[in-house]
Amino acid sequence: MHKTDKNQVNGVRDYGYSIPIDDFFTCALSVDCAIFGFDGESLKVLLIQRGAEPFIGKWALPGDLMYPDENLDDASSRVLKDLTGIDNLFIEQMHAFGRVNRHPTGRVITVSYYALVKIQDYNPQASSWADQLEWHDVTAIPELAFDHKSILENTLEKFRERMRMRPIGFEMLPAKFTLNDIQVLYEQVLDKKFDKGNFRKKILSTKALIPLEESRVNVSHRPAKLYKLNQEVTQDTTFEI
Amino acid sequence: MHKTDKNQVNGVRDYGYSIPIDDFFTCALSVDCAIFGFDGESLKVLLIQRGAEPFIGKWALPGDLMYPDENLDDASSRVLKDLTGIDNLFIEQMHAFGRVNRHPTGRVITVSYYALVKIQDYNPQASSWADQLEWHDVTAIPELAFDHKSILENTLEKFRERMRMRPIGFEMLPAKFTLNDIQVLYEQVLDKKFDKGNFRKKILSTKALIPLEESRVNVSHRPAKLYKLNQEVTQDTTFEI
DNA sequence: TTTAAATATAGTACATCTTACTATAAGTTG
DNA sequence: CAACTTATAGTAAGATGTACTATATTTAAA
Repeated sequence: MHKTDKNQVNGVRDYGYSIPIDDFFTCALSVDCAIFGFDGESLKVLLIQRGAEPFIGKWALPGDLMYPDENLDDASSRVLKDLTGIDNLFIEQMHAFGRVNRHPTGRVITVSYYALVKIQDYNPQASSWADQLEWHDVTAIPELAFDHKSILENTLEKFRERMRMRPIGFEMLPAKFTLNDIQVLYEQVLDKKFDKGNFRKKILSTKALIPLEESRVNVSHRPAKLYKLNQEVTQDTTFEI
Repeated sequence: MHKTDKNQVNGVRDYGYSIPIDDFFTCALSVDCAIFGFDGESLKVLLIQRGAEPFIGKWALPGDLMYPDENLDDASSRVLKDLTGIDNLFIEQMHAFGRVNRHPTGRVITVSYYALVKIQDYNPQASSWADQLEWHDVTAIPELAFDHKSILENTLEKFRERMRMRPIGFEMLPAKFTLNDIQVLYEQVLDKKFDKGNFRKKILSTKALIPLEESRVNVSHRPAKLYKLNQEVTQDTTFEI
């Protein structure tokens, strides 16, 4: 801790710092994204394999330094666009991580985001990262570079809470889906079994879904009705599973 | 946006930026704290009046620049300690704000926190800010410096959500309180009336409270029983109002 | 063509929780 | 001690959640 006159410590007061003001403007900001997707089986997160030091060869959350003239939120959108080829992904900021030595090459504070993608829309060829990208099951995450393991754990925990409280899960499903698709998604994300009839009643009671006149095809049993998301549903619509 | 070779854009890949790496290490970080307290009447937030440019004379959230060798979370603890004289306040990080021009004197990314204090424990003399500090009713916030108005609104909204879902409200009450004290607190924070009997049943069913053998004194009617917080209750205990 | 198998969908009875309210208890003040 | 005020207990009706049964609709096999 700095030895400073108490009356001069606080920057918003008078900027009378006892160390030069320029010394404060020496940080870099980065964004790191936990990109979640659902393949019908389990919750996946998109990881990159680092091609340079530090932590060369290690898996990591995709991210980048924020440009000096770039808004923080724009940096996360840019990373996602570069990575997936998709604009306007669903994205939310999660947490800022700023331990002094979290980055070996300098003082880098990182802000984590999570994004939800429809895996089948995701186009790895669109990005120059294609050969270094891989979907990993969230229940089997390898060692990660930097403090990305704890960032991912933190993000995953908060994301699960969000899934219970907001109608966001549909962002990971195709435009048309069955009630069972949703149930499997929720069971996988929340690691919890639901009664089929009751889950169906609950999800329909939210009015978040609109039934279509179509059914699933090419299944060797009674096909399920397809639904789409009610476009009036926003992230702020009350919802609870 | 920067014109760079796409293959070289992404920092976590190879740090092959087309602009010098040093240009990235030019940001400062600040923390801004929304300090909430409850005086028995309404929810209050502690604001400072700025004594220097920019925004001299304007009200603002208390905050400070993070030191180059200081953990982000330690910066917020320091600000709170300097301001209130209290260590170990209840505190949670909320959101990072990083629009390019949010600070007139440089690139400053700020991370907001909210803290909860027991107003009667708060000792303004302990801080060198005493004469510039004031509790403001959250329903009557003046114009604020920088983007602090939107930071405060964002924080307040999330804080209300937290209040409903976690047993944190007690942090703003004295060690001994009545069921009615809690009810008034919740009614003020959530801007919502509760039925007395039902609220009492609900709050007692959470097992968060331990009844004491004491009652409130110096009231001109039947005195209410005092309760204290069950020390086994943590921020992660399930809870819902 | 019928039957079996698989899954979708509908319905139902019971338990639990919520809501709105009434009744009674325990203090103070005049 | 009577009137007043607030605390606390209780309760009945409604709403919601839970566990389960019954029926429908499709494909595939007999």
